[in-house]
Amino acid sequence: MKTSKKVKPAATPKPYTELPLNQILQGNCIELMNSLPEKSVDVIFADPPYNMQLKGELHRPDNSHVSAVNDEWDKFDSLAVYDDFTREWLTAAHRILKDTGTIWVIGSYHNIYRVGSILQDIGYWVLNDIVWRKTNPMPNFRGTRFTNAHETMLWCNKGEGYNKYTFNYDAMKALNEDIQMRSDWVLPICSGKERLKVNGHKGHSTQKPESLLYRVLLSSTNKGDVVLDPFFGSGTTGAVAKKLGRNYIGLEMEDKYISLATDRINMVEPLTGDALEITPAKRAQARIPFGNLVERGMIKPGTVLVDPSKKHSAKVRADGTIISKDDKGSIHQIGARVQGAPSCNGWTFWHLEVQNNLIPIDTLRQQVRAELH
Amino acid sequence: MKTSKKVKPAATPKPYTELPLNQILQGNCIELMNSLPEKSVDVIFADPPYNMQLKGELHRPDNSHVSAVNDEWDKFDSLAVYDDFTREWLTAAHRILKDTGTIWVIGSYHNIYRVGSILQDIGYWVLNDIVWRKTNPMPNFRGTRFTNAHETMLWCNKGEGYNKYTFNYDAMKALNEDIQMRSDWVLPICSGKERLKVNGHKGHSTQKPESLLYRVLLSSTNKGDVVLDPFFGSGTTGAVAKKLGRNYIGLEMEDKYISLATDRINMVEPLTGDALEITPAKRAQARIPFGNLVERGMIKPGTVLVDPSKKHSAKVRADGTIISKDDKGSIHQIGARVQGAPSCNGWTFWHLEVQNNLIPIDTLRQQVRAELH
DNA sequence: TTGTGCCTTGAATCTCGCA
DNA sequence: CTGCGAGATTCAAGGCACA
Repeated sequence: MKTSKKVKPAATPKPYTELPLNQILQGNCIELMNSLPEKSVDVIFADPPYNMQLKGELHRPDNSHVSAVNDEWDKFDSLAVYDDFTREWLTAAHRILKDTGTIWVIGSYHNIYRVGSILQDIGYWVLNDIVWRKTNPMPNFRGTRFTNAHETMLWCNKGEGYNKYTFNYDAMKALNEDIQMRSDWVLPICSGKERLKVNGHKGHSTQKPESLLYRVLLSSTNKGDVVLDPFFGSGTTGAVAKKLGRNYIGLEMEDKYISLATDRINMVEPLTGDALEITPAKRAQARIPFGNLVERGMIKPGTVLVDPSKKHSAKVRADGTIISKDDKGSIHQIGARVQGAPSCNGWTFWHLEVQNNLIPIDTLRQQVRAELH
Repeated sequence: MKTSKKVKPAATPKPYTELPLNQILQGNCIELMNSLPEKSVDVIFADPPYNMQLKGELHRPDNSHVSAVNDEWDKFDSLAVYDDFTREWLTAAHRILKDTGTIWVIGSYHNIYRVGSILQDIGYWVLNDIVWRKTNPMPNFRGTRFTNAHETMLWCNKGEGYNKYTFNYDAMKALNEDIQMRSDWVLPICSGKERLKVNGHKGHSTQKPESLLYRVLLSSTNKGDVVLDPFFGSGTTGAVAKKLGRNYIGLEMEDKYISLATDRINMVEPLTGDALEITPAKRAQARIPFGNLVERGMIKPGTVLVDPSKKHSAKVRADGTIISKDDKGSIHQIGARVQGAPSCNGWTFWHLEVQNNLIPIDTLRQQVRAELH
């Protein structure tokens, strides 16, 4: 398989006089972009290597092995090498973008600050940074940091003043129950049947979910537009473009990914007419941790909580746990223990005493929920 | 009011031989940080200016004043000046941080990519990027972009390998109802009574909510730690530090903000006693060798230990090692080997069978710990 | 057919103290 | 500074077997 990486055109690719639509071009994305006509592409979506620098092996608490992204294409000798690579492909991208065009680049904290800085250096103008909040990220198995639960996309036009870009404001609003679409998008990672497999293993180590590309393309392209993806990989961009009646151009070096993406896109049935209508995301009841009320100052650490009969009391601590006679834990745990019960809903069990009235702490939770909509 | 901006010490501040705790120092934050002792500060929280047009408040690296507001910089000059300024203050910050220290920097897409890139260039190691997801952001009135509904914080230690930083994992988990705290934080913006007013107008244009600093300080500092804020502004960092029993040092140029913050912090009532306690890390608890239980007679040599599935068993020996099918070693080593796992926590893996109930040997350890207390 | 419980898996910069 | 060994550490979904 190693050899496939070396499959490249022997020479610089011949310049294209017209756009090779709905194809995957094999080769180095910088050379390929340089061979395309200038100002010819409506939108670029790019998922470049993140340059993650993983050290050893990682195991889950149950001792199962975490399969890492250790592909050769993600390895760079230094930040400087990564920066040079980034500057080169973003410069090539700028040339082929129409003046009305925009570019999306996705990354994580490992690379997105390099990318964002270089985008601005080149002259791109950031329209938004979009946070993809994953509903089901991988946890932090060692308890050393916050769970890395999001990735970031930068959405830019060609420069300050290039203001005729496409933004389908109303479609986005409709997609979001008639409220302006925000810069944070809550979407699951790509798993289940959508995740492409080869011989029972991941077909690509970093396949993106179609829902993400769906929103990207629906927001920033029109039907018939040309979308170019310089790091085509498993071809999510192409699959969603075809589904939405957009034209795609995929650039990819490796045989195995080209064949994976080709098969995948061939299976895609384009949506037509009404089928293009959108199912709004269901809004689940937000989970409000008790600690959130403490952070927000709605309940001060040191406050005493009581049960309705005032037989039991507990004191709130700074981290949102409570303490009753040296027994510490969550509102639910302590509520259960003081009663000798197997479980307890702390939200309805514990009360605040305000001017001789007992108010269940659940009232405060409802206030917070109300703020959220 | 314009004049207040020019209030600066005439000369470079005199070096401090010890930390000026719980004070606001007036002047240029770079000069002030350079006057503080090296490796003396536990955590830095910084909310630097976002504005790339600088408004004459910033200085070139040689400290020459960047002249008037009406200079027509093109954006490249502006970015370069901003970068130089950022590099300078982040370098000064690196010097005064303890080797166990960490830094937080908050920003928006206008500046955070410059900041992140320079942090990495200096050698800081990103631990997380945290997204503050605002529950009540300002809408995008013109409908030309997505609602800009978040800001980003970078949390870094001094470099790869500086791994003894403070992260109160268990307290964060408790604050989030026993689920790992994620990298996206949902918190409201600062408004209502919390928002400081001067003559009916905002006292500071970018006052951060106390809830944000609460989570920052609770996660990455311990009681009594020193927190420095080089862009003190309205003093949110100081207010929350005082409330949580941490020491603060505020750096600020402008008279009006110093007086605003001083009054504010004077009103803060520190939390005391139990209220300040947080869930401790398991690693911080006393180490009890398994052999200790044998010595104390809590487990007799010859006792048989089993795993929860009763697939594996082992016999306790007089020296606190155990033996399973002629394989001898610690509870952890044998636990790992019988499972063919890379590692094992013997305390939770091995159980005693008492009257048909399986009791993890960890409960015995807890008894010993309780006695020590 | 539907519900339950078990198993698998995901762009991850993932330990620490002591000899 | 390195090596060794104790011992701490996971959330949401989807698939599948089985009742």
